Amino acid sequence: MTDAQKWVERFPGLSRLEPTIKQVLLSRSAIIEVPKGVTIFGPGNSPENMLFLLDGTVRVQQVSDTGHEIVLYRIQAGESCVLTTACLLAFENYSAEGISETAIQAAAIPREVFDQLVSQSKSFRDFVFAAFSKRITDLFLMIDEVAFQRLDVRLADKLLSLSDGQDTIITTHQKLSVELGTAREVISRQLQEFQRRGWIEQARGSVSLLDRARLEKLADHNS
Amino acid sequence: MTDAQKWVERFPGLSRLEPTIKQVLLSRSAIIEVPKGVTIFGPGNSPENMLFLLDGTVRVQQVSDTGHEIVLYRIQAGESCVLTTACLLAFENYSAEGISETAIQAAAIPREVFDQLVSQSKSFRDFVFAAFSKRITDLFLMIDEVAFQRLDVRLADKLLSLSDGQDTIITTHQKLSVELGTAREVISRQLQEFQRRGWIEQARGSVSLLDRARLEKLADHNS
DNA sequence: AGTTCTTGGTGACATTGTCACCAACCTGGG
DNA sequence: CCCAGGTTGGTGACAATGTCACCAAGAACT
Repeated sequence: MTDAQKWVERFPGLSRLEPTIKQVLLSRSAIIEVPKGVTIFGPGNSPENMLFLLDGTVRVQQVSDTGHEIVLYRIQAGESCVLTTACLLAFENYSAEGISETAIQAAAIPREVFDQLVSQSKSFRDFVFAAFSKRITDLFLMIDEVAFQRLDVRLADKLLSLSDGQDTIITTHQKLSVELGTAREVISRQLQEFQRRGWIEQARGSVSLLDRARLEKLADHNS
Repeated sequence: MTDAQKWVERFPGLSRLEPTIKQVLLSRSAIIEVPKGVTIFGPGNSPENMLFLLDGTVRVQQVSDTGHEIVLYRIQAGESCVLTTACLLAFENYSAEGISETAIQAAAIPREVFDQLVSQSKSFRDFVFAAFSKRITDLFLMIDEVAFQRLDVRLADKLLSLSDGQDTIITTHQKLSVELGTAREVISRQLQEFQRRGWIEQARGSVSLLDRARLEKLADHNS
């Protein structure tokens, strides 16, 4: 068995499953690979399978009927798409879409296998309900931030989380505005202010963090 | 068997369950009544049971650490609290709370019975996952509205949905501001503008809708 | 009548969103 | 090489919304 085929062990919530359940997951799943930038699910494109993300990142975002876009959340390696997939199956006419932000590797399991596992395994049920619960509470937090948090605080926070250890973020003002659900001009002004304070440095298509401590202080202070 | 004890038939998603499953729901549930204005679940108060709301309304809202409040959604008769309850059990430190907006009547089932039903009945699974999915897609819509919709549109929409057929809404500017996650002053100004246009009439503690058609046009136009 | 709380009004100002427009840069084709 | 068109970012004016401080009228209670 290859490394990818032992994928169940890589999921914190799945590694404690009963051995027979793990065996079902492994034997009835297919490892798939998707290149960067592909719309994995979206309007008019609901997948047949539920995905468990082994490597890479999926960005879930939404386009408003006013033309505005906003990033809702990301699915990282070790997480599953069950909730988003389930939502798609339940409501075809929703407006969210999932895009591979990097090349990704995932384990795909058919819906009926998913249903069978939910029925047979208490551990698997707990895993699924925990995923749903985490998603809903995260959405509560996001509503709170969008409604009440100042934009400079949200931008500092987003820069830090996008940097992921690196000091330079490859992105554009436009993409940052979609992250926060605001307008490009607003991002440009805020970044100018951060640059004026010496916290960041800008180049075309990238932002470099010069003073993480100050950014963290701003991001944490009122959060 | 009293009327309240046949409650399963009143749930669109439950009435199609297998008879044996219905029997478990009926026999293992307790009918409870809660007066208006009680915090049913909230920080430091996660209930032991999952509730199926037979009569009344539960308002779910959130208090930000900045002191701001916003109404997230309502649970109406015929809906269940499973998702919110599940969230509470999973994450004790969340900030949302559920308050009885009217006197309510509900069927309470213990967690282990819920788990047993999810395991045994495909129909019940479908009901539960549909409830989760509906909630998540509704939250997506709410994020879109909070982030991108103009306040006059949101207020017109909220007035219409709160009116519920009546022409006079008993509420205060303060309560309306919590509904939309904004400030009281903003509500006061918008209501003044609506009044100036002759769409509504205000009194202390109430708002009367004079021109539903215009309000609907504003609410629908960009939604 | 007097006190206190609730409800709503107001003006000044800060923050954020929108619009129109421009300049610099990049890319691909002739 | 030069040019055309797309991308990226900057700017100013203005509109919409949020914040703050304060006030006034009504309601509730003694």
